[in-house]
Amino acid sequence: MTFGQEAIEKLSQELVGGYDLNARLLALLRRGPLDGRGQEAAVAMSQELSRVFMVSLFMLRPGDSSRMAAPGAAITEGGIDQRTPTNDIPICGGEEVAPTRKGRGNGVTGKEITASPHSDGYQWRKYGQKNIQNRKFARCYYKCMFSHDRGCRAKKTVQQQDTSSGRRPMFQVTYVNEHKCQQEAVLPRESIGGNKHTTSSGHFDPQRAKLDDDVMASCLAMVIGGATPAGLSSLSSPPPVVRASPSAPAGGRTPSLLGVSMGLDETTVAEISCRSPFAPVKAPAAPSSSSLPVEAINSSDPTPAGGGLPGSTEAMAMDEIYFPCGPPFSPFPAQSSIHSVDVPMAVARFTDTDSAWPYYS
DNA sequence: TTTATTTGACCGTGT
DNA sequence: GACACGGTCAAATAA
Repeated sequence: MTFGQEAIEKLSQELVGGYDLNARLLALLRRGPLDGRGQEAAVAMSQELSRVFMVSLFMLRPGDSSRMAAPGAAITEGGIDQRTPTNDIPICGGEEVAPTRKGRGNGVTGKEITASPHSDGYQWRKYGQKNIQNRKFARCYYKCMFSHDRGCRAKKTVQQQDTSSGRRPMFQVTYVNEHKCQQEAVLPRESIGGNKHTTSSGHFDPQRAKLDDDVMASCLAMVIGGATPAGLSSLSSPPPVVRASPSAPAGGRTPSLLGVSMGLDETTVAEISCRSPFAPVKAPAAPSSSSLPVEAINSSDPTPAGGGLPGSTEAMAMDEIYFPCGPPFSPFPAQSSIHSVDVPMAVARFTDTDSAWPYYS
């Protein structure tokens, strides 16, 4: 993928626009409690912000360079022109779910037909795959990521229905046992309203918003030109470091949230890494290394090469980053009542260690 | 070295 | 009791 000057300028325009939009949204939120019109405006801004991210991320995708020339053309109302999930996830499943022969069906808490079986807001670990009789595809078995740590017994099976003559195969997901791991507690459902600067009770948190604002400014500056944005000196966390070449953080497979949720090819995903306490963030492949301030990451060096602040061991205030994504990749169940905003969010959840990457289903 | 996925083997249940 | 089949385990493998 080659990035011409024109393409970079377009991307910069998008990102600058997004940054400006975020500043306006922040100002709006800082005024205090929002009335009806204020909420509408905030939601509209958030949606526009999501669109900006969507366009920017899409422009960074490799392949058709024409996207850079006309990124908007590739963006559909629901988000990025959706690839079939088959490009994003290991496909498994069958034509339809046959009634279980054995009496293990007890504990079934729900079933749903979905095009995005891996996006239900929970983290799952695959523990088995089985060819089912008279089924074209195998059935996949998942258990809650916290089945061991928290004794959560939640499981699910995913089976592709053989109505996949179309472009989007559908999957039947069967859930067994309720979650007891409190995953829902860490999922920022309030963020679906487009405002992640709020507490779990829905109140605006200025401190959190400030940090997010700074981080966004930092990321933007790094991507666009390496300049340190004004006010960044007060940033309590170091600026991000952009790696040009795709690589996974030390320690095994690195699940790619974007790869799963936005259809980004794993091999084309570069890594935007924030130094401790920020865990690495998967992001679309960066433009050529010559056009970006590429930093070598040296975990033993507490000072970022780009002049950032030493990594803090304090618990991070911002523990999530939200990526807009189209409905097929929404991590939230369709029946949820949280659809106050049209643009669903994929959520990358951070931990305070670089190595502990959550697998995001 | 760590961690998630794959996959063959094993187990439990229904017929 | 034998068999078939779905569900689960765990070693091997991959990243």
